Amino acid sequence: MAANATIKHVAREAGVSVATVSRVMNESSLVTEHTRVQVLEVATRLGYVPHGGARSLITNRTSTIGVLLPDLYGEFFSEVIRGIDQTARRHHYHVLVSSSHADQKDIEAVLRSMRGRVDGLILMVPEIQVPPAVALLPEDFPLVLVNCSDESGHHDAITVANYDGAYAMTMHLLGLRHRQIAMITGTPRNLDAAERLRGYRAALKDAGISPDGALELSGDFSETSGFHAAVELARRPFRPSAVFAANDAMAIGALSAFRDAGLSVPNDVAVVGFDDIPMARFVEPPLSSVHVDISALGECATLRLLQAMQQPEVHEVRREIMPTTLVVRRSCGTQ
Amino acid sequence: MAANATIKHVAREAGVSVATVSRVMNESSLVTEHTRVQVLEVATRLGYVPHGGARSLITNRTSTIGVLLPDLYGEFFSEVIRGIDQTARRHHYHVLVSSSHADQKDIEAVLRSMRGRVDGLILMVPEIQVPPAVALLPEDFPLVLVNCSDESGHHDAITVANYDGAYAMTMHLLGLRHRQIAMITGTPRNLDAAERLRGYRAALKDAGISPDGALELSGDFSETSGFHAAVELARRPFRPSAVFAANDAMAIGALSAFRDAGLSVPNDVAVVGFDDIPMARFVEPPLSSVHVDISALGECATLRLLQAMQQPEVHEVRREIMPTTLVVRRSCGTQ
DNA sequence: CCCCAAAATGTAAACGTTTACATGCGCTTC
DNA sequence: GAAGCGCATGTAAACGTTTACATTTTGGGG
Repeated sequence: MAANATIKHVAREAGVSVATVSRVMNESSLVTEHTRVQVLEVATRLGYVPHGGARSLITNRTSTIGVLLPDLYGEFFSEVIRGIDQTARRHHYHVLVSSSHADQKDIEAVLRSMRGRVDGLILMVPEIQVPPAVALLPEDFPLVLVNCSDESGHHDAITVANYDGAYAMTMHLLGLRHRQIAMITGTPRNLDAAERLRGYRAALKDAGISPDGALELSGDFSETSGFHAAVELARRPFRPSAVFAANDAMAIGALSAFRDAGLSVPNDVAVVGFDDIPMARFVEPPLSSVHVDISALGECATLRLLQAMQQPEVHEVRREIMPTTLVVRRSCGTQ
Repeated sequence: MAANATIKHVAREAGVSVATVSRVMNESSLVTEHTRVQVLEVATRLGYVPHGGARSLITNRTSTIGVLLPDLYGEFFSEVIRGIDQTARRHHYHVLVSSSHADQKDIEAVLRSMRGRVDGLILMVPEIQVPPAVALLPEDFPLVLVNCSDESGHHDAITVANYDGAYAMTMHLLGLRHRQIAMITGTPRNLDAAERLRGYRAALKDAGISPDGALELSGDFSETSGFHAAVELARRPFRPSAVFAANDAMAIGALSAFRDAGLSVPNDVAVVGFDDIPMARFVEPPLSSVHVDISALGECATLRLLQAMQQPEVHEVRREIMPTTLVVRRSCGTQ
């Protein structure tokens, strides 16, 4: 268990009342400097640490924010947590995480068990639709959705500019005279995947190129799925001249497959990715990608949540979009 | 704030006493099936969720484990959290995380603020020495150290078999007739880095090769540092025939640098890494590495902590070591 | 039909805080 | 020197649970 010494012990030992100890611990109001150091000395000596539960019981705040993360491997996860944690700590909040949810039932269970333990929630559920479980929360429960499509507009939301990024990247490829551009998509029900695909399609359409289902291969964001998709492409008699993978991991898998097939990137086929993970610049050839500032995403979400929690009257629900930037390296060649 | 309805509201509405509601919520003892469904119905209708703080106040347990993580980028982080979270959830525990600590003061502050909020702690501080802040914890506070050298043997600890893994990998290179083997080390004060270096040195020594300081280049686990170290090696008139990077990220940086220098891997120089991140098999050439099951590390740490918390009488302090396996791919060539 | 044990439920104290309010004390001010 | 005021501190209620113990209800055997 946590601490043994309670505020009463400290009070008795220091010869003051519990109220005074409480005041000292909260660095609040007027306490004589003399009493203050006295109490602090006793507190440290006894190893006193306030009981978070008791505190939250009376103040009605837990100083904790909950974070629900998808079952996602890779660097994305750690980066976003980093952003969240740093921001939360700066504002003296704790972070209760829960990752890897198999299904809706799972999410619901976690949501239930987190309520009563957190003051607000960051939900990272890159699903096409808002999980029904959200409806179980009280109307005014502070909540920020990350990378989740909320058509209702009822909740705060932050998303990456997936559409814009994919559009820009596709346009860049078109500018390099590519006309047969394949896309390796992400998991079907994943919002990021869907938006990136939409951006890709829109760019093709705007360039007057009619869509070709055969050029859209399904992947699942893993290196392996990118590899397999590229193997399949390499086999075709009429190969596309460029391949746009919905994330860098798949792009790197694709690079590997094309190399195995004896194809040169970017001469025989251009390859680009999305996310711009640190490794992107170190593969061969260095990978062109769409840069996303993931840790800023976490920070941004946390700041919005903090505002919703601390100044609900001033806070207004809105959707925010994190911009992306095009990073051109060698893997897509030059004109 | 969390929930609005309290146990009293539910009790009144259901026409029973708070004790009965409590019993129903805890799925405990004898309650008539009829009352049970009655109470549950009211609870759901009112959106009642027990107040975690109040509960922890009386039960003296928080059902939460704290996790302190280093300021670490990359996949390691997310994998270990995944292992921890999954295991904790399976045992109905929550996970309070805190990452990215700049220094000892920082760790101390986090430790303080976590006490009174968690029932036990997993400390991942890959430092050579146990952080002094640990001394502030009560003697019997459940604690598991991960990748932290605890010479005192006072605490539970789990470490990766860094020494063995590095020894085995170096031996493998020696078996391939390499005699000039360079190592790109990790951050100086990092325990993993130190142990891997030690394993490398021991293998050389056992092979009758005298140590050569010029073959030990310092890195910091980042792709970039591996790149720079390899650039420096490529420039030398007498190049080593093999390079052992203390992690895969640096190995991949090194691959990139050697390629830029016009050197062929593994023909001109062999390159190997450590960790076996998913990407290792997709770089060119596929990277030989020392495989570590990171998520198992998290699971293992959590299980030990849970035992220390739940059965302190049976639990005995000990050090555990996660084995590694050698994964040979093309980057180190063959005999 | 009564009695008793067992089962179901109720009562109330306790957990460790915070905080509104009460108290006491030392100063200033007349 | 009394009155009044402000500051430092103390007192006690309240927060939402759990649980030991008390009480009521149930059901079965005589």
